[in-house]
Amino acid sequence: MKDVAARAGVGLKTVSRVVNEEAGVTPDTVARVQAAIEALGFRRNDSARLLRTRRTSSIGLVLEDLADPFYAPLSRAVEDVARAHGALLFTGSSAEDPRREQELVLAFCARRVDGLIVVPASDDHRYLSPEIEAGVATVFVDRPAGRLDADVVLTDNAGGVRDGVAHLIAHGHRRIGFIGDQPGIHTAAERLRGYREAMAAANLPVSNAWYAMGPTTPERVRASIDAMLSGPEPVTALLAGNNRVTVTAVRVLSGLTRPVALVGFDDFELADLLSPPVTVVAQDAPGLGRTAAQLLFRRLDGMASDAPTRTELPARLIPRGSGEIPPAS
Amino acid sequence: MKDVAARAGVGLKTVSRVVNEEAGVTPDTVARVQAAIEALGFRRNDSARLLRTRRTSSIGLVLEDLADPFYAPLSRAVEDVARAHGALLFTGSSAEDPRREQELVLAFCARRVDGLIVVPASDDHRYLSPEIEAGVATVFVDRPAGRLDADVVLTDNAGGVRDGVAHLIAHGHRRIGFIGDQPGIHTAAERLRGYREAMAAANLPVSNAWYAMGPTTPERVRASIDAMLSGPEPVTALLAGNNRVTVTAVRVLSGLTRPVALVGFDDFELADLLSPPVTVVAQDAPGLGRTAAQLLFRRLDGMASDAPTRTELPARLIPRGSGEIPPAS
DNA sequence: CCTGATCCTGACAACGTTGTCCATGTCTTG
DNA sequence: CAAGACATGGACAACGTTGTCAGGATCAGG
Repeated sequence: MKDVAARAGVGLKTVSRVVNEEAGVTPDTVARVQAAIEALGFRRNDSARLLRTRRTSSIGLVLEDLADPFYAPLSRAVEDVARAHGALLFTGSSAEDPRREQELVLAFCARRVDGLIVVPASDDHRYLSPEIEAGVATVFVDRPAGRLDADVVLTDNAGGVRDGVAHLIAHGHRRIGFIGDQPGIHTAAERLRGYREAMAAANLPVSNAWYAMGPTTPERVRASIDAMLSGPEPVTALLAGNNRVTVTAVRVLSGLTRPVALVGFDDFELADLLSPPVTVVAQDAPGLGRTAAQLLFRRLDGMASDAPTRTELPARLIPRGSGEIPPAS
Repeated sequence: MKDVAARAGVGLKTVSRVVNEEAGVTPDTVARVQAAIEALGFRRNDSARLLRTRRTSSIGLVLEDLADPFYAPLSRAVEDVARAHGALLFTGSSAEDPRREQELVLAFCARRVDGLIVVPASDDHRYLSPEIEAGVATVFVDRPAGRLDADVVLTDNAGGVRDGVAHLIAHGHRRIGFIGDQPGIHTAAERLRGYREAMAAANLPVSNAWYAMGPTTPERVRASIDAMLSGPEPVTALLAGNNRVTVTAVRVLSGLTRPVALVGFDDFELADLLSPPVTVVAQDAPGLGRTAAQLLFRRLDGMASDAPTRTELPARLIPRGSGEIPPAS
């Protein structure tokens, strides 16, 4: 910038003014400066600029896995909102590891992002308090923050599962299985709650053998399904607690001769082309991202100190067939 | 940092030393400084640090769409490599719009990222020359740079399609259709080339009605397929030029009574569970990302000035059944 | 021709770090 | 005990930008 000033024969500040398109510079001078900028291939150093202005125009997004088909559209929605507000996006995957989440969050804070959107992997976010007090707007999405009062945008997980289970009950099922993610994960616990509530609402007992929580590896899911289908009171229908469980469930069930009804949580591409087409409870992944990002920017634009809010987006049952299979007699 | 120094009763530089874990500070002093840091909730401002050191430890990734099932794993792979090198990742989607690509790239450069990984949306990257000369390592991935000699990591698109078409020919097909993306997109052009080459290698003529290039909207793809199947010389097999085309093709073909063989480009989840299971030519998306990122960091770690390289990763045919459907007589 | 208002422009400090260099104090060695 | 080596700490400038403020033209009105 110094070089540009020298070449254009003007002061440093005048160059700054031109670069920022501030008013109050003679067109003639502007032209001279522009020419110098062009000639020298000058590009403003935003790092320095942001050091001075104390706004980085960037936000950090921490989620579980950028490559997960559920989170990818969420990120994209966040990105779109960020772009509309002229902000760039740092992304990072926590891989469900609390330490990695914290590392990422703190690294983003050290870069002085204006705000954070976090899909929590840990259940204790008190480490974030100093940052939030220091002015980093923070919105949690998909799962609430642990031990911290902060904005959160969620799907109505329990409600979604209730609808799914009610759908199965409506088609005659009484022994319904639920296969969820690790019980420590908030969404997994909520979905289990929805399952219990729906069963209770229909006055159906729930055997301990009918629900299983744990890692969503194909092996574990397969084992859980096998167990549920082979016990003394085998289930006639399954509710798969998330997209990865659903995929494995579809695979396992397709290998059986006995038909088993299935409702999956989270929609997925081509679900309608499988046989039978897979009924799902769909979350609005882009909606979660968009809502969270919009809230974040509203915080940045002034409503910084209002009380934290909690937004819940509905889940939507999409009947396609696999939930309408009648119970095997 | 000033505050920390004051509270610990040491000089500014000593705090800096402690924060950076530099040698030459008494353990006693270190403890005092640590305590002050703790008490004040101090966190080093990386923006300032990086202004001084001229390394931002961050890289920028520009791709077409973060939410695309092909690019999501690619980003994740890039992220993993970046993390291993202690760098953070800026991401941005160009939405196939050259202007947006340029905006993102230049915004990243203004932030002084150490390096860039770009999936080109434009065919002219000369705007990047000054940046590259200024020291921004740049690797193009999935498609080569336009009018710029730079590192690039590609899939062997033509080879992959050749294998796919050969597979169809081996199963008796003679009239094979190809549905590709916009012809201006390098990968689309390469795949078309592979199609032509494979047909030529088998001494098969190619009718103009057998290949169609254009946007990958369901409407356009559907129309193209309809046309290919209804002309005077209807095709008996289709090669879908990318994942979105495949999805629509599966959908369209499943609605037909006449069986049509299909090979898709890009693998997708549950392809094996459709009926018939979908044969694909799979790209190694994580491999592309990993290779590009590793190359980028090798550039950053010294091999800055070596000649640009071109790496081509093989595509792999995964026969699942849909490619083995014999031609309808 | 003078005065004050208006408009441009540039000098300077500051943002929060780190690199350089020097001062001080302590230890080792002849 | 003197002198050099070494360990430790701090002052200062610099990174590249912007905010503040004051100085100098220019212009209109009296």
